[in-house]
Amino acid sequence: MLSRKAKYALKALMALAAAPPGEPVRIADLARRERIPAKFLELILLELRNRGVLQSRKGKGGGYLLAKHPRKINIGELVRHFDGPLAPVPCASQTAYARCQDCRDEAGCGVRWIMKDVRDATAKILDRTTLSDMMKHDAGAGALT
Amino acid sequence: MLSRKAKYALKALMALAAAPPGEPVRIADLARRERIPAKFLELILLELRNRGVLQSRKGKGGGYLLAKHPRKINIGELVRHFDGPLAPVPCASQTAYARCQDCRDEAGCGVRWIMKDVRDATAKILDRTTLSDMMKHDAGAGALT
DNA sequence: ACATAGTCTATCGGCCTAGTAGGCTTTTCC
DNA sequence: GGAAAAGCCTACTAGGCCGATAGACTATGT
Repeated sequence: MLSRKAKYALKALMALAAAPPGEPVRIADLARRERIPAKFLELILLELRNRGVLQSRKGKGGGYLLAKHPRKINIGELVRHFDGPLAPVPCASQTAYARCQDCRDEAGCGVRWIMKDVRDATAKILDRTTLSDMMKHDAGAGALT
Repeated sequence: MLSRKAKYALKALMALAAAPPGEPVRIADLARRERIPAKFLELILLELRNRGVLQSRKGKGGGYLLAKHPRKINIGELVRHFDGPLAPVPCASQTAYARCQDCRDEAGCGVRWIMKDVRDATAKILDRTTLSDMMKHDAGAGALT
């Protein structure tokens, strides 16, 4: 399940990418437009900024801007940041492998086998999709320009 | 993330499928072999029985048995039963669709678009895999016979 | 009758998610 | 220089769910 935080982040990023380039967008405006609790969104944008995805400007006329081109912003990376590894089971994760403590023979584990398939399929999709790709299928982001 | 409950269920089912046919396996034995808390496993097996996946026999010499052939036991169905819909977002679910309350234009939602892809890929894998398939990749289930 | 083994309901602690509060810092503009 | 605007940051909390446990009840075989 995608957390609300991750979902809000994706929506906010699309809105930011659709905004006139170079012009910061205020948290309050973004929150209203995307129907996200403002204070919660604040936290999310802060995380994105500390990750290097966003830039910010303080004071009057300030707000948030993308720090990279939408084509350079990867969805898989974002989802992992907010929701952790994609794999349904830690022993099937590529980026955050962890042994199952109750598992004897990991190499011969049927559950791991199928969950590795699921993780690979998910990763294939999310790691190959960028913010730019996602916007092409979003009416809100397109309509904003 | 796959819940422990679902994982335990899959492991228990593999063990049951690998046991001599017609001979019930006791909860306690299954729990010991698969390293699952016995009382917790009890709950899981009960659910599987009420779902029609398992059969049970009470009293001495009792225990659990598969109610169907492993080839007729579908992994997707099991995962959904324990962990709910496969889709990362309710509006992308096929079997348990639910509208997002904060979403205006669902058809033109970028998040939904990509998550539908993820859901389809996951469903394709899990719905086409049976207990029998999974066992082929499990050393424990094979070694038990 | 007694032991065995599944059935069922209730409960609990801990953690995580979603969200809130409030004070601090930086920047702009008059 | 000071007020207002806006982001920065830490702390906190309510609620829900997950993993697990307890214990009493029921059916079955010998």
